[in-house]
Amino acid sequence: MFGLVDCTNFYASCERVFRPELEGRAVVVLSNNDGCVIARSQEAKALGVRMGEPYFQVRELMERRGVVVCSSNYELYGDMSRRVMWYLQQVAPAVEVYSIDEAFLDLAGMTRHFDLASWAGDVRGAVRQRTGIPVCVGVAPTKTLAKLANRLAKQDAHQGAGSGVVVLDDEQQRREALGRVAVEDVWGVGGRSAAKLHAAGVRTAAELAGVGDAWARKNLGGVVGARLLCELRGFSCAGVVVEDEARKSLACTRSFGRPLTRWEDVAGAVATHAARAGEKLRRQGLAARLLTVFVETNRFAAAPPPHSFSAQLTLSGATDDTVSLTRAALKGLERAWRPGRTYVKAGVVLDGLERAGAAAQGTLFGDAGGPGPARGELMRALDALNGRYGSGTVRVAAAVPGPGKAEAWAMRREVKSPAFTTKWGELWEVRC
DNA sequence: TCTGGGGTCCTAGGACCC
DNA sequence: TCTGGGGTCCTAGGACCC
Repeated sequence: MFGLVDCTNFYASCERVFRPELEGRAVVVLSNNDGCVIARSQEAKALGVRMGEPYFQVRELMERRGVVVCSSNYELYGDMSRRVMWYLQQVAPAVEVYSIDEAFLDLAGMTRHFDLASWAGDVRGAVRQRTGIPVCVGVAPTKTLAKLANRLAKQDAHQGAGSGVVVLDDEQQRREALGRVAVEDVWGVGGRSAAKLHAAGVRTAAELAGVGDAWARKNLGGVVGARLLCELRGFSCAGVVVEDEARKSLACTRSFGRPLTRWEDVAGAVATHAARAGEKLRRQGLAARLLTVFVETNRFAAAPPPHSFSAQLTLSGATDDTVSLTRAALKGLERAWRPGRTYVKAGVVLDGLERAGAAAQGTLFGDAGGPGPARGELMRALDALNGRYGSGTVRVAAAVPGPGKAEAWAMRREVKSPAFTTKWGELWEVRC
């Protein structure tokens, strides 16, 4: 059996933990650059604020209705997520941290020793008590069905019914559950597939489970569709993946605070992303063999259509060195760069990840041009300084704007809450 | 004026290799 | 007249997830 624990309205709930006056009020959290709505409290959902909606389109409505608006504060959400996941790891045999607010639990063998419904209820209560974050739990024989059970648990909770836990452990429960879920709400069915399914007259998860295998293979992405059907029918096709060793790629990408046309500005952003990517690698003990740089023009503009340009480079051996990564990134940018365009976004993506230092396969001519051991020391010093005095305190020169200039690429964040749990200067204050 | 960021998996064509 | 089979690397894009 699999469990799926999902935090309710996670970012909005995080904001509430340290600002209890927000309890009962409509709260939304915005994406970077205060661009889109990416999280909503139940009250905000009830007002009709949609997920992913551009902020500038709903700003007025929200001001009128007294909605509390927060810029995203990933430092806070990341730390709250770690607390939730840590607790789950204490109580479940194996945990897959599926996203910042969700985890799959491997409950194999537990059926014999526990009543899963009451066990899941206890977990739910404990997470709430220890972290302040509300969660729902779905339990079922496959991951896809556990997701579906979780959705039902949430649905019931919103209607003031149920315990926040749904367990599907026999055939009849499975059938009933499938009948209650619309096909577009099944995990793995996106907009495109939903349209095809509707056109074919398939409305519910139950009907989807009954379509022919050949049809699914043809219309739902080949083997992906076939697996989806299996899982809905109760045959597990995917296990719990415990740790991050399986990570295949890592990216740092950002929209600019405003559109950019000058090479120096975009290069500054790319160098900044490369440095952040290096930090992420070192924190996770990884090194990369491939680096991709991309830049994008405004995809919402009427013309011209092509909006993304990229270049991929093979690094000389796997590296986690910021200087090497930055050099490669700027070389990639030279290749991807089309002059005369207006860019709104840039990113650095690292692939071919391996454990740093493991095997350390060099090139034919050795790593004469590559960084030596002293550079490892330099990176450790860099990380230590930035950890202590704030990120960006020490940077490669390419990531620093010219003297007296501001970072042209800096993002907008007008209404950010404090880093309540990770910065001494921003801790909660208690007045007596 | 203003439209996120970080992932996974799959497909496909061209260049090049043996 | 007739033109193999099996790879890698690169670029690009589609579809899905949170």
